Amino acid sequence: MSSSRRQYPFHLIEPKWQKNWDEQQSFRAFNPNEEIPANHPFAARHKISGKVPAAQLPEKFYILDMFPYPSGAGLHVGHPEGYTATDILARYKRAQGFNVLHPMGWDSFGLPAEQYAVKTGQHPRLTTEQNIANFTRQIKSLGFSYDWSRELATTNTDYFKWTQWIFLKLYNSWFNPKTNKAEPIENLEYPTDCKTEIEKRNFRDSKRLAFVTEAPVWWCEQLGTVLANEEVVDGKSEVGGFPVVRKPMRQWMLRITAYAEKLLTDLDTIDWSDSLKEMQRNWIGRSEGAEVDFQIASSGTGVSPVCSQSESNLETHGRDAHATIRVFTTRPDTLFGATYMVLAPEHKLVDQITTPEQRDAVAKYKSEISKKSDLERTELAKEKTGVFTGAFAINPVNGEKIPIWIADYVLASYGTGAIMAVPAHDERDFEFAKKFKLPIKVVVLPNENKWFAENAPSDMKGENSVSKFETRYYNHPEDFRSAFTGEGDAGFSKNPEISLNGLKTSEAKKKITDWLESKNLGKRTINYKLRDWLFSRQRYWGEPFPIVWKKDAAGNLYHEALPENSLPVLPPNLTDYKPTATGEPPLARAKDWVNLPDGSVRETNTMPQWAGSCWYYLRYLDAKNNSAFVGKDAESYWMGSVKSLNGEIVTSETNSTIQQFNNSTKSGVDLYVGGTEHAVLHLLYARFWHKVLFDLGYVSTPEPFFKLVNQGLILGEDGQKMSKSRGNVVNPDDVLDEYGADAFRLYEMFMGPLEMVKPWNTQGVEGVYRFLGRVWRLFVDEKSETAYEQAETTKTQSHEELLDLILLNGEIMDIAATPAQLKMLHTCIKKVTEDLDGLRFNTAISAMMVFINDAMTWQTKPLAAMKIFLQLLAPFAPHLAEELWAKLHSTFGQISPSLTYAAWPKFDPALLVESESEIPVQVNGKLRDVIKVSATATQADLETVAKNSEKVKPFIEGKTIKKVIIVPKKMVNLIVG
RNA sequence: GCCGGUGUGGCGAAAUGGCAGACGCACAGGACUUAAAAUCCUGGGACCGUAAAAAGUCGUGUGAGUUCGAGUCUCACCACCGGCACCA
Repeated sequence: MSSSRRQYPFHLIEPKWQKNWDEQQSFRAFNPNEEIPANHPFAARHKISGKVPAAQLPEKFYILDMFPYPSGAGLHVGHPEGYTATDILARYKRAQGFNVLHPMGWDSFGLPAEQYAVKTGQHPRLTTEQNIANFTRQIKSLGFSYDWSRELATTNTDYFKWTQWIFLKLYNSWFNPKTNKAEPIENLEYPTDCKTEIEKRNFRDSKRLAFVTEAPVWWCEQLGTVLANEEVVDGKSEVGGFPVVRKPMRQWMLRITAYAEKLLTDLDTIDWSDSLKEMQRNWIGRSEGAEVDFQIASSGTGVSPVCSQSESNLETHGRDAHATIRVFTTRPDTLFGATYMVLAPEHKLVDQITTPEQRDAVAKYKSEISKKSDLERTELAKEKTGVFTGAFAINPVNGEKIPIWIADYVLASYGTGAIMAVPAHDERDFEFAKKFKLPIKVVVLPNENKWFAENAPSDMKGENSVSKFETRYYNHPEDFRSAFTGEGDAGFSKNPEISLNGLKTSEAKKKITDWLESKNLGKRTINYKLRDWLFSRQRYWGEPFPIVWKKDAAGNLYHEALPENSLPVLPPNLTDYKPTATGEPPLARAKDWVNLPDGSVRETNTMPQWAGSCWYYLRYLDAKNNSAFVGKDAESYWMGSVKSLNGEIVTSETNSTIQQFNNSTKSGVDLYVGGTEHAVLHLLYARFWHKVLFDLGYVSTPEPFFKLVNQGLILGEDGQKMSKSRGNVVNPDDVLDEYGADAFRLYEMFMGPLEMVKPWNTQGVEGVYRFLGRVWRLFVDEKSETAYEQAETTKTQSHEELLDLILLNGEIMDIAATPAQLKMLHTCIKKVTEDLDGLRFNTAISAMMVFINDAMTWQTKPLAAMKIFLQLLAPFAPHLAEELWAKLHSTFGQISPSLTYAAWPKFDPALLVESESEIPVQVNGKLRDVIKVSATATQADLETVAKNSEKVKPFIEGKTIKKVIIVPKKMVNLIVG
């Protein structure tokens, strides 16, 4: 407890109103056709009750927080930042007349509970439940207006039943490139050479959106599980920072790559920050280019087919696949400059093309590479390494024989795992060619001097002839500092059939690609950095897969989905949560669970934590539905696009970032607030699942989150990120004890713009706390407060009784406000309203402070003005506002008993008009005076008054006035010579 | 290296191209108090002035530019934060 005196009895007020809201179910959001009790304030506000269809409900507003992982450490001050912002808007939108959906739940599968279980044997569910209870207590103590009736946890069986159900939809779907969407697997057309049931099954399994593959994956020894690409950061696990290694394993994958293009282009239809969209764009990593086939020149090595239809969605270009290496390039215009090829060390043709003389060297290189961690492989400024295979390829445009190398700077997992090297026009190839003395052939010339000036060899300093530079660059490109990778004019690029010479890069790209396609040597291709999503984990505390494994007559293992009526698939009870001695996932310990009576065997992997968070925003819409993951009516009402506003709803046409976008595209969650750390994990995965569900007809919008805002990180008082080791962590419980929830909420919003990074400052909390104290003292009677304080020390009365001892300030009277008071009030209404629309909470709070500072000086406080002020304050400091509102109600009677549903005040522009205004007068742009003129003053009046100002005169006397600039109601500027 | 963001008092920050620093913190002085805390009032960009004022000059990371006028627009830099990074 603070040594200083409490500003106001928030310790009584806050629990009182939290209890009241809970009992009244004040923040229940009503679904279409759900019974709305006649005595609910929502019913009274909208004059509806009973079962109301969607068309007769008020317009919806779905405002969502990223649900937290309930960690053992409890809430940190960063959580309430986003939660407060959404809560303020939820309350504001409710007051405006929207049907507001504002839910909260728990992303409760997670590693810490499992690790605790491994260590202690305590079931992770128990740990999770304890943590949820603590988080619930903390979040409820902040007075957020969540509809708790929709609370969910991803670990609840009636939740993950539907996570498993969606997995079955993914499993039983494929992406049809012809319709460009996911379709049921039953619609799959089989190629003519798929005849037997086994062939068909293999083909089908290779097309599913959830599929099994044996591929190199990130294995984390310390965590005992594989991880997705997105969970690996700088060669370490994102959780814990443990090393990860590439390891081939049989794993479940989700075919997110099929949605790469949609995930990219649909970013244009949603209102997210540029930086976030850019992160997703970069992660998806689209590049346009061409695939080109290079024939292998060396003979004698039997090369087997590269493609089999079931594994690859690439088609052969119509040439003999037996003797070609396919490369991907974004610069087909530089094909004439390709002087060697490079394969990734893991490329499957490496062993087959390597000549006997080079076999040892290649084997040695490959083994060195395989031992390196990924961190070492991607080290910055690392020297290029590589080995010649002894084999050669034929450059298809000029027939030149070029050597084939292997090097780890070519990645097996991107493109075709092989490149044509054009050292003159690619920085990496340039470095490699210089190191291994490979030829560098210039085929693009820079068409401006700048590049030459920056990269020319030192002995050419002072030269200024472009042609000399060009000659030197062509003959000795290795003398230049770097490769020319920009766009320019093609040169030295012709064969008897085609010439690119003189063409701009973009034209040359098009011409050569057309030619390659016409000759069946290559084709246009788009590549993405995005990889399929590794979807299995070797863990206990996750959703089990609804999958069993069987053996066919030939002894081949294959997988099969369990029927929907077998859901949920519950995890078995274990006493030991470690992986088995043979490295199998912990679920494999439960032999009775794994082995089914019919001889089939359960999948023992579990889903990653991201699974549950991919669709929780849909479950909120209809959280108790037992027969569907979400009901149709609820889904289309809450996620549907905007409908025309009903008359009561006040929206600011200007400055509303929420309404910037075309209403026809506005759909899904209206506002989603959370941290930026989920930019390429949760937010990409959820969009992917949503698009699959959309394609399959289960949801009505292509995107889940229309507007998304990232709250900025809160740093410690020392300006460093908060951490235990620094000892600068601020515990929300302590802040609440000392200043109360309202002050805490207000401070988090007053610190600065929501999206900015900002340091915590406890004295700043004191500041807003004092402001709330001033509000309190403005409304209550000082003497009665003294009486209450004395009564409190005796501790014989209940909290409610104690609060009732405090009376309303006698200066508050039901009288008309003066014009000045009205102007003050309406300025405040306007500012708060517009700032809420623009999510500018900090300046909205300052506007209220300005109002209060002024109202403190009023002799009498007009009831109507004080009432409206409380409405403005309510979204920010709801407990205090409700308490004071109730006092107004008990004294004056005619006030609506429900502040939550009282209609948001409108400002009257007529009251803001100034009768007299102060106009700055400048001479040559410098401020010399401020003149007072009436609002009706003409421009000529303004000029006369300005010129006659005593302060202005010395600056214009004896000079000619060349020009007079008058901005009506703004300023006067006299230009003198 | 590439992409995105941010640079304004001692600090957090405000400013449709039009009086830079609203609001808050910290600080200083005063009132109340035996005293302190709390509260209330007053003052705070820098420089130069002055007994105190008033004038005046400079000032939004740096340098140019557009404009009657730039924190705001344009160009080129610098610094910090975040993301990506041998993706052909």
